[in-house]
Amino acid sequence: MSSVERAYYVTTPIYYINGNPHVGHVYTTIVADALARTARTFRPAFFLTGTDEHGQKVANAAAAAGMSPQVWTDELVPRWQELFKLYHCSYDDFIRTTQARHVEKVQRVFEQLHARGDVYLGKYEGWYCVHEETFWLESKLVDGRCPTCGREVQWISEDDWFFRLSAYRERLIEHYQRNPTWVQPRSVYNEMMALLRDGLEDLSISRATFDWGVPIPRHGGVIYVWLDALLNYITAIGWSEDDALFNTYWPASTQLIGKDIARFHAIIWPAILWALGEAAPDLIFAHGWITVEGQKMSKSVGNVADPFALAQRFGADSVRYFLLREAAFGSDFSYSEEKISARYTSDLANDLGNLLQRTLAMVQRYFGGTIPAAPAESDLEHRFGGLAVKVRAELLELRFRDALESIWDLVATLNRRIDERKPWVLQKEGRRDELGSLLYDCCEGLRRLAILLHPVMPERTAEMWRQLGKPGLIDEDWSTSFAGWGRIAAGTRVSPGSSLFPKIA
RNA sequence: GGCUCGGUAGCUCAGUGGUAGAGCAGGGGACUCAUAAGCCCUUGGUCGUAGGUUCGAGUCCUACCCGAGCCA
Repeated sequence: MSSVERAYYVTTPIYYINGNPHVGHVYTTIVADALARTARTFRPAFFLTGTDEHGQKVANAAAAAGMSPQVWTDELVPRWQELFKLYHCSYDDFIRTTQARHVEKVQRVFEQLHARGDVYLGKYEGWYCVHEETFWLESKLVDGRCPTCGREVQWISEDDWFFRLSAYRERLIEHYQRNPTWVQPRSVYNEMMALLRDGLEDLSISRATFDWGVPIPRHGGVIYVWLDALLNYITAIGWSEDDALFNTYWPASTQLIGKDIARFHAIIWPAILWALGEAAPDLIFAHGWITVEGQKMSKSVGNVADPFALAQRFGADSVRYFLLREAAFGSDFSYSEEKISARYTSDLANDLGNLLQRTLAMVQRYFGGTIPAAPAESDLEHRFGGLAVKVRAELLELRFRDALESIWDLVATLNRRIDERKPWVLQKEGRRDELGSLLYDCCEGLRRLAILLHPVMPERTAEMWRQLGKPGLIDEDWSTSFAGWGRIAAGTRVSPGSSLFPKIA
């Protein structure tokens, strides 16, 4: 666990605000938060999220509400920020594409690409779906409508600027071949490779029919919302402006996306970066969908889970735990309140919450509330000494389920140990040393659990920490936290409190 | 139509050539520090189907079926 590793930079997609946030948005943001919190335990880390506010869809929604687009987005953005706050997402920056710091750099990108010859003026004619912000070939339309959303399409004929995407095909293929894990999961990598093999067309990057976007310098029209949006990942960290900051964090360590936007991030995005003379990110990771009873969440079906209500019922940290524990990250998973409830009861209330409570109750009853002396040595040190290294690796590889299973091995071991050693018998027989050693080991184990679980459940582990008598800092460098068994001091006064995860009726 | 990923115990999944596994749920038991929690024991699978390769296949090959997705 050296501290010489490069700084860590994690991004979520910026969220398109044409409505209220749902569970899928908070899911991605929670994942990014867990990664950022893990990375911060041993190196500088930067966690970026934000909102994508340009485009005709937003302009239309604002008009329908009788507001200007800027006023409309200004009113919506706080709902997203509120939600992320509710779920304890510790982003370092929240970028909005309408902010001047972003807009001016997007224009600079355009001019730079133009000067370099990667952007040229051409004519675009074709069908366009406003809702999907996408051009369609006539052959792809279904009954004359958008094949994705089924809405009417418009015929557009305009002079557009194009990005010479096709010129980057060879380099992209080579990049994919040399970095076979840079796009994950594998199925998305394969799909991107198939697209590259089929060939690339240049990309229209301007729009002339509406004006809610970044104005193209010295010409009419606005920049295509997708180019505008992708650039947030570098404009937020001072591209072309603050080289020290930019070079510290770029290229990004992990860029999280939904699999629907893989093409933009895994093909267009690296090409744009290369055209700017910048490196492609280390990892693009596309996560799966959260489905309800196997069906995609959708407003029309009426099965959209409200993340505010979920936090209300189970607690934000419990929902975080569930989302990270339930499925392998990257694959779809079926969500239901019954499943959250089952995880909550069995893993959080019965295993973890009860372990803390029974341990502290015995420290209270048998030792007057102060942690007894540590044993000369503990077999637990041998068995769990390497757990932090393992868990960190699993977390940073986005194997959240594996990481939580590894951590639960310690939870189960402590529960088993209490039953096997029978502290109530030790007390009755006056075997105080054995009793003290046992309870000490449980407290030390709980200290470690609080630290290891902190990236996943920042608020509940802080409460654990308080009840354990705050034995140091919960979020300090793990190389310090896990340096040897026994970092919790004998004599520490515990503060048993209410149940960490009370049973939910 | 082409391609990708998946189809293993009721549920969620692990298992990438060598005697079928885990957690949860279900059943039984001993205990009491604890949120009637925890602990111990336990029921349960012809590994989607049919062929093939191999001394030996959940694991490799072929075809097909089902589900999800990408491209046309």
